[in-house]
Amino acid sequence: MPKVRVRFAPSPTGYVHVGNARTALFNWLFARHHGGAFILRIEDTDVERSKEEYERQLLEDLRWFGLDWDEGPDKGGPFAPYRQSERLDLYRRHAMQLIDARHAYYCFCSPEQLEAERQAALKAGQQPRYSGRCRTRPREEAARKVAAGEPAAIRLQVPEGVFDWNDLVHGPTTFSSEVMGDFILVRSDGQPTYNYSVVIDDHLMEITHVIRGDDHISNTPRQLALYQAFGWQRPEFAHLSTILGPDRARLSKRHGATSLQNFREMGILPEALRNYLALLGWSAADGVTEIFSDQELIRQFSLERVIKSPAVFDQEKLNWMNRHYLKEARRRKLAELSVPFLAQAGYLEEPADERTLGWLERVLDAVLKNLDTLSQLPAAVRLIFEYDAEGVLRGDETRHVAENAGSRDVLKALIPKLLEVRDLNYERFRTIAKAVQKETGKKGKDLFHPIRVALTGAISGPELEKLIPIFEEGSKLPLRRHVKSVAERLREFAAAAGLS
RNA sequence: GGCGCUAUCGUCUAGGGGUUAGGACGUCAGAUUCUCAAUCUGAAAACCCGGGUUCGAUUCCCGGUAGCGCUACCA
Repeated sequence: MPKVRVRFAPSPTGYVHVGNARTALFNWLFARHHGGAFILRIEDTDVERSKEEYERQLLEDLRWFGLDWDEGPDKGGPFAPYRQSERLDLYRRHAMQLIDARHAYYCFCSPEQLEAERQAALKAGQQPRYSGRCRTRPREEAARKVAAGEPAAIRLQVPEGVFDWNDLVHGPTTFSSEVMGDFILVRSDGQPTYNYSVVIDDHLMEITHVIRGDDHISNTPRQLALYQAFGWQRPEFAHLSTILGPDRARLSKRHGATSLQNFREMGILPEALRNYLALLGWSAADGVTEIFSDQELIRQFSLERVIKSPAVFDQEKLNWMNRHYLKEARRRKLAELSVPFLAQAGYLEEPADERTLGWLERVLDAVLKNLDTLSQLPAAVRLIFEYDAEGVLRGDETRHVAENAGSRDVLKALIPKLLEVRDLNYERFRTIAKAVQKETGKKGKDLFHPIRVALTGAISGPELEKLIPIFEEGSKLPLRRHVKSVAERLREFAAAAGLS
């Protein structure tokens, strides 16, 4: 069996949809599983849709996603170029070859004329397909018209019959030639159409397996007709199901985050997205395992276990997956990833220095389990950076806790003791808390809840054990937004609450 | 309209002629904690409908329905 060669062939639209990302991922997994090659090819023949700066963005998104390719526009390869816009000559040459072999012909029908015919057929309740009018025109006449500069498209003469293939996901699939008519290969402006260029490229690049979205199923017979006309061996085909939104319509921007860039900005980890997407349409042989390293994914991946039915994208489950990888990730790496989010909230300078990064690791350790995504970080650390004693006394929930008599007793006993301490740490805090417990008779909730409120301004949050060192260390750091120490907080609180 | 694809808990899925139809997310309840989470334990929750084939269909076949796709000088 020849070496496996697969490709991912996106249009550079500046937006990599998760559906496409999954297609890329499956191609990549398949290639890596078989020790084959994964090729990136840019389909930029649709001038309207393609912009040059989008290509850079596309490569960057794919790299962020964690895929690497063996051949592509940025790194070249034995079948270069990998940009369709640079392969125009190839398409033209092969089209001429087809014309010479009488498998294709020039068509001079105007788009208006064709559209009118199409509408008429539709109105009559008939299958709209090209009449084949130009098919019978003598070659000499056609050549003359072309030479005279008349605009002409090139159409494939599709033979009558049946086109079928054994889809690696869907099984045997059949289409009749009746549904397609003689379709266009090269537009009158010289640009190749998708169904044409894809065949030329896949053949010339020696692609062995075409793995793509199932919206291409209906295109496959056209491409088969082309392979047949050229007498080329065709690749295997595998069609992946569509990803839907919660309303079962094709997932689109109106459903929320759908592009790699969206997920990146949300603070979804690429490894989480990879793992989640791998599970959309594929499952492991044991039917149970869901958390996979890339190595395991590569080892276990097979097209036989890819499912045919469409899948609804579930942001909740992605969030769960992301939480898992957030907890798993190295703290240092997360600290670095967090900086942009915190800088944007106005808390930190970017880039952050070493000490700040070290401190951030502690912060992350305290708040991570409350996060779905990194974009939720600013809200989670709000109580670290923004302390406002007046606000505590104003807030409905906090005021209730801070102002009752029991709380005031606790805080009255606690604050002077705490303010005396140098280099406060949790040990010392704990000792003092015990003393206060003895003195006031309050314990557990009655003891700690008022302290929490006075210290953080919130009725819930991370463990005080973690917060106290964070406050103390943070207060010594030159951050854009100063973090108040325990002493600063308590002094402010005492003043605001009239406790001193 | 024509052609095609698809159909197991709300969602992602495993399974497959006889199963207590398995797992995960989410939901709910309990345990734990200074709180919220996290964690652990438990619960509720599914074979689209109608015909066949069969001793027996959720599974195989046919039809229907629904959703999606293609039907372009878009990709």
